[in-house]
Amino acid sequence: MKPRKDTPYLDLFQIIGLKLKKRADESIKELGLNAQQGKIIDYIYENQDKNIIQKDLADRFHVRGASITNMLQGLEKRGFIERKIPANNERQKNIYALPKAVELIEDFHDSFQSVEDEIVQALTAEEKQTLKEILIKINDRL
Amino acid sequence: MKPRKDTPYLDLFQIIGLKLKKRADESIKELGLNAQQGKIIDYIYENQDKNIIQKDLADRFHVRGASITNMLQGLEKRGFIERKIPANNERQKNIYALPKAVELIEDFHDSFQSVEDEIVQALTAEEKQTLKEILIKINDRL
DNA sequence: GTATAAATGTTAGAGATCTAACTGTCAATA
DNA sequence: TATTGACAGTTAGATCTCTAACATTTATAC
Repeated sequence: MKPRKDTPYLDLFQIIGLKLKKRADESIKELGLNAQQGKIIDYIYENQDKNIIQKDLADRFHVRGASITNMLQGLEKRGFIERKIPANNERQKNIYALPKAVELIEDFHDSFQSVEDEIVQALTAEEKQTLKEILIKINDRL
Repeated sequence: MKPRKDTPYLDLFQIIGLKLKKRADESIKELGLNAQQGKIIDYIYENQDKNIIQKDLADRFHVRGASITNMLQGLEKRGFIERKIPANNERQKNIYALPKAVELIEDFHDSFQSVEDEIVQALTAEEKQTLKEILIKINDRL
């Protein structure tokens, strides 16, 4: 058998990422949103006093500006958020969570927390700590 | 400041997964394919003596059967693979890599290997080993 | 042996993300 | 201050994945 080139880390990250996305989507589905929408609404709610603009969301969630435009237009049409052009810069739009979204924040947290627990449930305290350090190191250098 | 519920593992896995997907897509783009297509062609090439069917691909890559249908139709139209209905079961289709795909296998390996190296480059041998064990444990239980 | 259920794959339509081209606004500079 | 370039966001069109409904073939049960 010839020495096969192998990419276990790439494969594991991709598969785990897919599984987590499906779990998170599933656990939030009953609220009529997907996991990405929930994460974004949560982030908007937590940061709306900081005059966040769409570009901040694109950076935080590692998606393109066009995707944020599309996503926020949907959330705005459905009454979860509003966008206001600030007085000092007409290029930008500040994002705010509306009551319909704020109502759901606690449910989002519960859903995401349950997925988070699934990830680490089989790990010892030491393994959890080590994993977090390594993931942060990888993320920082990627 | 109230105690915020936090999901560092979920967030890190999602962000790292996204970054890796983009790196892999980028490193394979010049071949006219995306990372997922490269991974699938590689898997087909390595396993075509085992009579793999579309369902096997759906299971291995954690996507729906409909997505595999769509993906393989594209690869077949472009001459990378062929699908043959086996004599013993007319429901199924066996998948084979064509020369146009086989030519690219080594390039795929190089591309994926370079992303793989990026993931672990900042880790010690011990950290790499620990990480792999933990990822496998998480993946098995997810 | 026939009826029913399971397995495999396809199609149609929806949703999310991307790239590339574009508009409008602000900043830098010559 | 007029021009040029950078910045923020939008649009159009492409690609990928999904769900749901469907067709066909094979397996199971009565």
